[in-house]
Amino acid sequence: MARKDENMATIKDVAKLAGVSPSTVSRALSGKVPVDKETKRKVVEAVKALDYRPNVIAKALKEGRSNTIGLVLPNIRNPIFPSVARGVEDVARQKGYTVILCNTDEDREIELDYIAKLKNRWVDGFIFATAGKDAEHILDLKADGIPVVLLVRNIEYKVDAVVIDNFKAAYRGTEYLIGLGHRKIAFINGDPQLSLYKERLAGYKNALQKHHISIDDGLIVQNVADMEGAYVATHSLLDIGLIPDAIFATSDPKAYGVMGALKDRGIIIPKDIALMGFDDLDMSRFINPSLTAISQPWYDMGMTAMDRLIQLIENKDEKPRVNVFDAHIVRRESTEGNELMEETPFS
Amino acid sequence: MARKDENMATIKDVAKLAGVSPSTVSRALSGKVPVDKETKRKVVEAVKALDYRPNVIAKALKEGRSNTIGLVLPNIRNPIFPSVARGVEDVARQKGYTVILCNTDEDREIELDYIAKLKNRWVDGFIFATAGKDAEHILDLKADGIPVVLLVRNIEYKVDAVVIDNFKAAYRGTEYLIGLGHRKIAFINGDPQLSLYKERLAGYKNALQKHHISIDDGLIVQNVADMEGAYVATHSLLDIGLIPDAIFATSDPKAYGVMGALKDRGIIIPKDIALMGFDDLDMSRFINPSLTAISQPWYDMGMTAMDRLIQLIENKDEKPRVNVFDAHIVRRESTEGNELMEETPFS
DNA sequence: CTGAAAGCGCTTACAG
DNA sequence: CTGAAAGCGCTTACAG
Repeated sequence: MARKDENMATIKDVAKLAGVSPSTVSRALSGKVPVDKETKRKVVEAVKALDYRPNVIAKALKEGRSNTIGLVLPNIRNPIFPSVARGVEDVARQKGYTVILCNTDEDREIELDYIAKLKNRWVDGFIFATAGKDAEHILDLKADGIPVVLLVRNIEYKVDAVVIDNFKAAYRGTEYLIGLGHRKIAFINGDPQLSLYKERLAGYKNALQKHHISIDDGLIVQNVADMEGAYVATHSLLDIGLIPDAIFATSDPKAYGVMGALKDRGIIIPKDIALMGFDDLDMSRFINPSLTAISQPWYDMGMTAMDRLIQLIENKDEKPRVNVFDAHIVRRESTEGNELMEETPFS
Repeated sequence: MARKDENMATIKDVAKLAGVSPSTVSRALSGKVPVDKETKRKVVEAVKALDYRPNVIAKALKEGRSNTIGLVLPNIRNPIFPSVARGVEDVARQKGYTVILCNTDEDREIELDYIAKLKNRWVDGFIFATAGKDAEHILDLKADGIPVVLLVRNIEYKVDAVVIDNFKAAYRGTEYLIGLGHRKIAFINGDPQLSLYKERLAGYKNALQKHHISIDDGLIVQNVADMEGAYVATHSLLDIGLIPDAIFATSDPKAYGVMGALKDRGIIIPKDIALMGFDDLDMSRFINPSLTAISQPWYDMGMTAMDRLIQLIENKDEKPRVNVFDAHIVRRESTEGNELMEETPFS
């Protein structure tokens, strides 16, 4: 109760000072109901004098909604998620929503904890960037009538989603490497249970087949989680004597891990092995060599997901819709070499 | 009201099913008051049958606290902040708190918006990683009796804080570069209004003076915000013919931007110019050349800040305390070269 | 246009 | 150990 004693004015205090009833204060402030001009003036004045701010907790309890949404992310340390979060946040703030950001570390228990808590506090809806496998809990939420939008990762059920076509993106990336003359293309994949990695792997394989290149399972490394994992995986690959002429990593951080391992061995990118990432993080253009990568419009995807969630919150009976964004290849030195460096030596 | 109709059981429903009063349900669930064993069993059973979950909004309104804290970050895209946030979150979750993450983009208006909103919803306290200048609004919060802890960035007033000694860290970093034989050391600094950058600059200057190296203001670039800014700043520096023999960037992202610019010009790190960062992000060990940097224990600092905030929430009369963590130098190729590469060429 | 009353879903003195 | 009542700070039919 401590807080209350400390100069937190309530609607009653305002009413008293303005000489009207609490109901009138509420109405004057809501703007949704006609209120006498002079009455309103007095209320506004009292609000100022007392620095009154409506208690949003009480409002939420009464109204059954909180203007707050939950954004559930699998790993806030992967820089794509902060970018996505910014898109979500910017739209949210502009529309009067607050975002509770939940980082699950890919841990199912943590995710369920957050859901239990937020569902109880009447978050008005959820955005999940953690779907892709075992998504029963998400379907349950939706069945309970809680608005849900999936972001980045999709599931094959009927839930709103904002994604890219991962099959097509990986297909094109692989085809691009083939076009550069590469034939032994290693593929550093993520958790194959996540549909997004399933799709990327399928795109990779399909491109090889299309170009009559046989698929070498030894060149496909599954279940690599991050930079660190890719570093280890690349060393393992080279240890057993598998030397690809190109490596396609399914995220930029994984590509950085690959770079670290290749550097350890004095392997030059792209002269000895070409490297391609997936994400196009900000720093990928600055590193040496700069990294070729599939680029996804993270920020826009975040904005779109939030826009969509607001639609669902305000009009629950919308039909599910999957919004597919376009990904494209950003070509840089890690696949094409750096003429610049050869042409303008430092003097 | 929609949500309420949809199978959200209330404490009344549980009471009815268990054949007791709502008060008893509340007490049985709280565990803080003795309740008959058999009564408790019936309540627990009813809770299960109805999948009852207490409405935390109602609880918060009644109790005047929400078990929620606000974590205000200046820029979620700088990877140090996700690391810090993880530390905060992990402690919070373990202690039963929820974290509302607020990203301000260094924008004062956004920050004030968040504070107004969260203060009203009775966030139990705040952690700010945005202090360092114009911190009146933070002092106001504290004056209102709301627990506040500062993180990473400090102000010179009497507020709890978790930081490193920036003067000492920059001093040591500079001294390390001097020890390698460098004399023309450029310093890429952040916003000089932030005390943290003031301190780092002072540390740099102090180290030069100590070693009888004159300070060249042309080598000090102020107000560089990020990777992009450092890229531009480095090009400018070289354009006007100032060629340092080492560059000390006050963040790793800034160091990446410097790397990008040096690469453009064919300048080799560290042969032509040595480079040192500040942060030691995960990827700094994998890039080429790997980056020497000041390392700060981000995660631990986040944990400590949250621990401290909980103390303040639960016992408001604590005296302010500033917790200073230790930073150290991680030496890598960008200052010391890569013997490994020369010794084990790819074959 | 405005006031008095009821109620959102809890918790906790107050009695027993 | 347990129930009935009051109250947290709002909003909104219900009257006027």
